[in-house]
Amino acid sequence: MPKNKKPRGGRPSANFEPRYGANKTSFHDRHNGGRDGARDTRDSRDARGGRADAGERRTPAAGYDRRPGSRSVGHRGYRPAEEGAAPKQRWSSQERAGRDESRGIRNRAESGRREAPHSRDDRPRYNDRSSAGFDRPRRDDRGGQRPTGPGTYRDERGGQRDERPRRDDRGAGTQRQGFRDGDHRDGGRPGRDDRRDQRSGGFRDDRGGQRFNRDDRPQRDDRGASERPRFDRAASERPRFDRDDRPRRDDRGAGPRRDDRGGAERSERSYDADRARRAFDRDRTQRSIEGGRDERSRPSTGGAYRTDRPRPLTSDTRGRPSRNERPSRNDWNATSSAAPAKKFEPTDDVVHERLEAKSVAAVEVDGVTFGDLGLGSNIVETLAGMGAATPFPIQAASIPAVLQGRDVLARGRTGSGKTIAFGAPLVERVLQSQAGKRREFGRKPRAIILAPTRELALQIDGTIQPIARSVGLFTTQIYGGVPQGRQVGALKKGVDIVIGTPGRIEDLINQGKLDLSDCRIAVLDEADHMCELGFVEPVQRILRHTADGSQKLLFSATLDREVAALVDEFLVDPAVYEVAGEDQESSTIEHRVLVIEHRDKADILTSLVDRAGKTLVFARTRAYADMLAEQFDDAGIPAVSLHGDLNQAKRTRNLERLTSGRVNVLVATDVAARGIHVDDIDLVVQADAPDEYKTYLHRSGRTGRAGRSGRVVTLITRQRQRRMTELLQRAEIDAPFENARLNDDLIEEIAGRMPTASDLTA
DNA sequence: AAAAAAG
Repeated sequence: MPKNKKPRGGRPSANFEPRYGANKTSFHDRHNGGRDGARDTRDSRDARGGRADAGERRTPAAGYDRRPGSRSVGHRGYRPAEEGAAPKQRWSSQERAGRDESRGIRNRAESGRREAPHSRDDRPRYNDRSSAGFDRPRRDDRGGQRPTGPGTYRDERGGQRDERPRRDDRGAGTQRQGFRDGDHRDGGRPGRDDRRDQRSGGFRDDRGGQRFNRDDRPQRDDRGASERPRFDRAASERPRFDRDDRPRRDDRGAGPRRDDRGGAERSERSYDADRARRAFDRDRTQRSIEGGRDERSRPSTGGAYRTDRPRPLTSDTRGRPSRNERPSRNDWNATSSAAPAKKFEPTDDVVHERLEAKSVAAVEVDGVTFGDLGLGSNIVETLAGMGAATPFPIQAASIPAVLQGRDVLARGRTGSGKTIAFGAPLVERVLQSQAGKRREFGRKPRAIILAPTRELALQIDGTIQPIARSVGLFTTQIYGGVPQGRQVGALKKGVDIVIGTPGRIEDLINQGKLDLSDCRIAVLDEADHMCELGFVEPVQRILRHTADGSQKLLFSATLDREVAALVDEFLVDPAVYEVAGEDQESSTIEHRVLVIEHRDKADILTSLVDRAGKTLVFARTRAYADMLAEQFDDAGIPAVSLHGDLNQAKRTRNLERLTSGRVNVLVATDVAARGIHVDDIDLVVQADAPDEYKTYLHRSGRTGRAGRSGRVVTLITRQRQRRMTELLQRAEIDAPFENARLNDDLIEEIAGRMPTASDLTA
């Protein structure tokens, strides 16, 4: 659907699949052949880890001279299919050789379509069409996957049978072991394979990330209660250097101080909020009128009609970023916390109008344990095994509310423990809801978790699955880009918690293969993102399939009124939480903006990523991401890319290459902006500045984890300065703008090849 | 512009 952006054969993996029209459209073939060839260069290089043959393969034309089938149908030199016979056999042996390779296993996940019979028939032709050497690597991918298919199924059944009885044994304390255990036995369990693959690299780090969050903890503890931008600004008491002066926050963290602020702040904030809100309303009203709509006139409780809100709301936000985005952030805080603000709510649709937001400070949850919050001992022990010994603020706040069955909105910045905040109580709820019941074969899922990207879905499952397993519940991942067979198989056997992305989930619902009618809990991670244009509608449709009155949990680091549409339609008297003191000064991220000449950009980028640590580069488009990765590679800096033009196997693989350290540079689109956890990224480079402050916050949140220092560099041209300034304001980030030229020491310093200014002063 | 579904 919208996924296909390319004129033809737009699927991400199209270049690795036989052309359906191979014998029909010569133009098509030539066209794609060329383009894919370029991409393939990267891939095959990836596969072999060397650049040497990339050059050869880059000129597939060489192969055309000798290979009979290499010409497409319309070509004079085209020869029909029979000639594929010989190559086919030869290829098969290649395939046999290749499929034993372990990397074949890794790619099993995406093998589905390639296993289709007609695909096989096409293969020889396909092979011949391109130069032989060029194609082989892909073959291996494919070949490697095929044989695992049946085996997978067997494993799946076997594993499942094994699994069930054993679950009971897996009591407290053995979480780790049980997990690892399950890992192996469980290979065929849907998603398990994928996860195991991931686990070899990428997604272990994600759980590790959780552990790191633990390390983070002290910092958050240090933070005082709800700090408002306004307060911070006014607080000249806090000199700038205080930013690094963590301990100081200790002092002010404790009760009295916070309470003081609570009082004083509140009124101030409300006032701010009202102003902001009114501005917001004004804008929106205007817009509605402009748009010929009169939604504003609807009463605030107007439920059903609200569904079409997201569109105007979103476009409004986009249309007037500078007016709306920042205010909306404030609003979120403000509305939620300020009852007195009511008099300023003339009309209707303030999202959090009837919500009482609670700002949770770490000090409030000191000494509280997960057990205190109402989680069962198995879950508590599992969490401990994952490194989550005691709850983070956002967890302490939301877990009891979730267990009470309330709808919850929660905002906590990246790495603040949101996944466990909804995951652990969700598991507990599901467990309680079926207490005493037998886990039936083919039971319907009881809970669903939606994420905006596949990687994030995988990652969430990586956190939740061990928790679920510890109490004998099953999770499965439902996302696109991989054959659906295994996912459907899992659903047939019965899973308790579904984690996935909207597209495939809706697809399976429509196919009648996923029944959410018994789904009592629905979670939206990155909820604000899921409410953006193009996302929100599938999400709404999916949520409507869940059980009546199902509990809804909305989480995001940048939760704001963009979720209004969903809140209005789906949430009932939600509890709203945020974590206190999440401002730049409590962050370990250093932000800088380099103002450069456009002609220097490429070289500066190369210079920036030519460094020891892991670097994540964000590009605006897929093509540019690819280009940059190749550019870095050509410069001798191993780099891979991550974006939606890659098939899922490559997405996974390339991400894994970064996490495993096989490369130090990953160039990604915003697919990696949210939720992707890789340890040790100490530099985020924004080759293209983001358009939205939220994007900035999420991208930069990929670094500075674990209390380590992280650095974010954004490259802009002079023309962009103003926009960038505004964006940073909205993000509430202070960053120096520095002019930089190609061989400036500045770049050396940022890349870490020179001591930084702070190093010198230290 | 990106993301999210294709036997």
